[in-house]
Amino acid sequence: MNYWLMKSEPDVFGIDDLARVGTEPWEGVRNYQARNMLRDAMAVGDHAFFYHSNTAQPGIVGMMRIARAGYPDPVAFDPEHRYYDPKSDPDNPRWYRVDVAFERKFPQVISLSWLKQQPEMADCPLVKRGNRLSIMPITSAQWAFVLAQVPEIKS
DNA sequence: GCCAACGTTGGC
DNA sequence: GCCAACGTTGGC
Repeated sequence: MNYWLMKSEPDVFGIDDLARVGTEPWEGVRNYQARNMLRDAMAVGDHAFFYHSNTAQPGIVGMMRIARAGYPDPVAFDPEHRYYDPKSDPDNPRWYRVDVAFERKFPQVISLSWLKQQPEMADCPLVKRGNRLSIMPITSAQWAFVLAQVPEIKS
């Protein structure tokens, strides 16, 4: 069982959108490091934090589950699509996505500014300067530490 | 293979 | 809106 953190801009697709639809393809990732995790490492049943980026209060807003392991991202093949990439084709797909399923929205945002102050999170790429990775692994210790901040799940 | 230019990410 | 940091592109 692995743990992940996945970023999305709430203006584009936020935790409330995921709560509404239930399950959603996590598409449009166009970074090789993140692609490798989508394609090779993420497994059905893994858990992931949903992170809101590029917003007034960036931070972790909930959690989800990987509902389908990595498969080629079809929007890369669609010339009309925003995430079209002519260098990706069905015979040799360059980009991958997974499907994620909503699990819960946290009662409050676990903010980036707070996370940055926690020694337990010091090794997480999220809090490192200049980090732009949109998908990253979370250790089981970090996962438990963050979840311990959510009152409803304590006990 | 180097590296400058460029585009993007994402916090602030 | 600004801009630092970073990844990618393409000329050489």
